[in-house]
Amino acid sequence: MPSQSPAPPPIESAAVRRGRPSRRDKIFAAALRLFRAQGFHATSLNDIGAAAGVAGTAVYAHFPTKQALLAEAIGEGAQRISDGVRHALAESPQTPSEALDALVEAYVRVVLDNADTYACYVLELRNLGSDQRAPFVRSERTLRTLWRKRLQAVRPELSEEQAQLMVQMAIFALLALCLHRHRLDREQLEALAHAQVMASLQAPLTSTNP
Amino acid sequence: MPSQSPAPPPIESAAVRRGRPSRRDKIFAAALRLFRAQGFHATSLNDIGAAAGVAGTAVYAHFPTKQALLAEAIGEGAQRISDGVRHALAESPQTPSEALDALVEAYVRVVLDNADTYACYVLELRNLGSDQRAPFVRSERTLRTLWRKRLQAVRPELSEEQAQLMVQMAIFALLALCLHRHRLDREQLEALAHAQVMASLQAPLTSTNP
DNA sequence: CGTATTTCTGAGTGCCCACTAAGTTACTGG
DNA sequence: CCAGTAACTTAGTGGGCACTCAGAAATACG
Repeated sequence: MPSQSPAPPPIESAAVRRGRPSRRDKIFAAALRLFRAQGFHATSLNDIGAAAGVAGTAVYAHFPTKQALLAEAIGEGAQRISDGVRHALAESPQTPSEALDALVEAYVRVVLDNADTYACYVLELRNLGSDQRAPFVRSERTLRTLWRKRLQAVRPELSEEQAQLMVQMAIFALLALCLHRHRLDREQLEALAHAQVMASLQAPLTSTNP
Repeated sequence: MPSQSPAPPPIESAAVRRGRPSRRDKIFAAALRLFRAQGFHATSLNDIGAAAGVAGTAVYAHFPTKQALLAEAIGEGAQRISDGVRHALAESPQTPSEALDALVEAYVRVVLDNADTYACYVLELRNLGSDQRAPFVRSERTLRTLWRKRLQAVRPELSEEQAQLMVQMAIFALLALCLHRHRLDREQLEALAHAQVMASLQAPLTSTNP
């Protein structure tokens, strides 16, 4: 095990020659698709290479390790979600309810635009070493806290634990869109997901609440 | 009790001696917990043995292969869900809305009672060979169809695809309860999950519907 | 107490994997 | 057209894995 933690970006820049859509992208896309479909450990480098039209070892011309592939995939997912949400935050809405709605709308759009990436981000994070995992875990917690704050602004009666759990359930509901095949067009999908998440977050807690 | 269709029970009966809570149960429980926490491929037989207090190879005195361990875990999950749902179906309710409510209530209770088992049932199914996977996939589809029928009985305006997707989202929302830690007591948990799932299934589809 | 059976152990065995090394092809710039 | 370099290939290498085997404990039973 090489364990190069404090090393500079190892290859990276050399592969991005003249802005051509290099084979690196093809390998990355193939890996992402396979990680989502089979899981990280069930996907070998030969699988990835074959799906990208090269030998398995050709991957090492672009990525130092298999984990680095996953790390980059997850990093891209985290980045896109962060960007999408930040964009939704920029246009400050009037009411708390509108703020929550804008957040959900942005989130749904990002998730649907990056289904494979998002599925890896949620399900395969545990396959990174704890050192590589840490920043993503932190950003994920930040994001969940943001959801929770906006939810509690709309519904002050919710305890922190209740709100937290409702957010997690909503986020996992969106995961279903990334894993299974469906025959709805994008417009319907977006509307349905948005409506269902909003409804779930507005669910009345009729029974025992302290 | 497991559902190996053409093969005779391989070991099984020898281990269940005099009704003692054998070490087999300890191994099975350890495996289930580790599969849920780390995933199937990231869990070695030595991990399982160590967690059960024996050497890794001792597992083979009770289970023929590692996959058989997973298959039994998934089979048990499928069985419990099936039982719970069938029980909810037995007491035929009056209105479609009550029928859906009873289904959700039963499902939530089973999921919370078998968190590890359910998480494996949903997430690790793909790690079985396609021959072993088939019956579970079929029973899962049957179950989802049941959900969908009851949902469509309450909301006839939904297309089959829409209802199917809403059910999948609801099922995945419940998965969140199995994977993350939470500090709510069982009563609150059950109420919150039930309320949120019901609300999500009743979400109005305001925008574009054909 | 002795024997048969079951359970467990520790030392293998072979396979598959991530990863390396060395040589070959493809491409670039001068 | 010819370096020089990046990309790719084939052939390894070491390690970890599921799984086997022979025998040692442990247990059941007469």
